[in-house]
Amino acid sequence: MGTLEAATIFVIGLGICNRICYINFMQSCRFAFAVHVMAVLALEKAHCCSSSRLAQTVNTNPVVIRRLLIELQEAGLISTLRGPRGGALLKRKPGKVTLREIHEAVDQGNTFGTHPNEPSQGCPVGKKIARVMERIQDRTNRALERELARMTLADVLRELQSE
Amino acid sequence: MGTLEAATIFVIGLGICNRICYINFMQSCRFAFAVHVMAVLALEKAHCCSSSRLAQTVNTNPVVIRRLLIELQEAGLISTLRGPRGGALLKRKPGKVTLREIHEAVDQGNTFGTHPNEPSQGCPVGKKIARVMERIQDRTNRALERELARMTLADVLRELQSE
DNA sequence: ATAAACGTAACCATTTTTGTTACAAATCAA
DNA sequence: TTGATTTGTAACAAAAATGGTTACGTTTAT
Repeated sequence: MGTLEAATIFVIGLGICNRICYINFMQSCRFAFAVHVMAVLALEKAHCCSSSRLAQTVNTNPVVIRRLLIELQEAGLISTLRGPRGGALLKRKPGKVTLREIHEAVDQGNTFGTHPNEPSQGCPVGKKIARVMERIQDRTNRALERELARMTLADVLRELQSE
Repeated sequence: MGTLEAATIFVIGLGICNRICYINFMQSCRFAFAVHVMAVLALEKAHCCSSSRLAQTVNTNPVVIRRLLIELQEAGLISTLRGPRGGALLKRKPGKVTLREIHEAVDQGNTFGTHPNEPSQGCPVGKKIARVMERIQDRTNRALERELARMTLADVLRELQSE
């Protein structure tokens, strides 16, 4: 009896433990996927690259890639072709694509979340905190964008080849 | 024998979980909650503020606040007192607390997530993309921290009063 | 005509996150 | 010392977010 309980707890403990190992990787990986995809397309140059091939190198499902491709397309970074020999193509030279553009294409870009429920309007802080946080958010979002704008896809390719 | 080992692993698992679970995650409102709480404590000055009162103005549960208070405490930003008339107290003047410190206390601060599954090691991009993304991550994280370090709790109070 | 590829909807499983209840430990005051 | 108050913490509920999967219609090159 005592042994059974111990075993049960152990399983729960392991479950939590597994989550810990994943926690560091479990934010949205859309930006990482997008940079990866754009880098592959840049190396392919004029050749179309299908969602299946992209999915293989990223190690995910083709539909996940296709969803990403739609957003990169809407941002004007790539174009896609249907039919046999179809796939995705870079629209600009790698030196003309900033990581900021890739980020904006696939990620909403807020650096932190805000109050899910309206704070107490009776408290002087609660009444006005939302507007203050909004201003902080604007500043941090812009800082992130500035830094991403300083890097291009060409820099990524250079680093990929230099190691 | 097997049971003993199981119990040991369980304890380790839980210990790790409690630390990481409370310190991680990105699109959460923990930073907004923490700034809110710190602003209320700053206005209260020498008066202890209980988790219940803080929970009311933030509009959440006292336990959510207490979990936050533990991290702010570990970061050296506040101290707490148990018992009647207990609660939380700011340890420094608002002008000496940067938003970067609050952010670091409560949020791990990764600006984006990375590949959840290992990319194909057969592809020149898949093989090296992780290290490249790591460097990009470092740069964007630092950019975020720099911007947050330029704002203090005193600035937040000023904005709260100026509107 | 056929096969290959995208576009898209629907759904599942897992993870993440806040919120909630409950209770032990600490502490103050009468 | 006793009782009330508050933190600290475990456990779990509920919902949201996310990636992954299957399926199928549409487009297009050969």
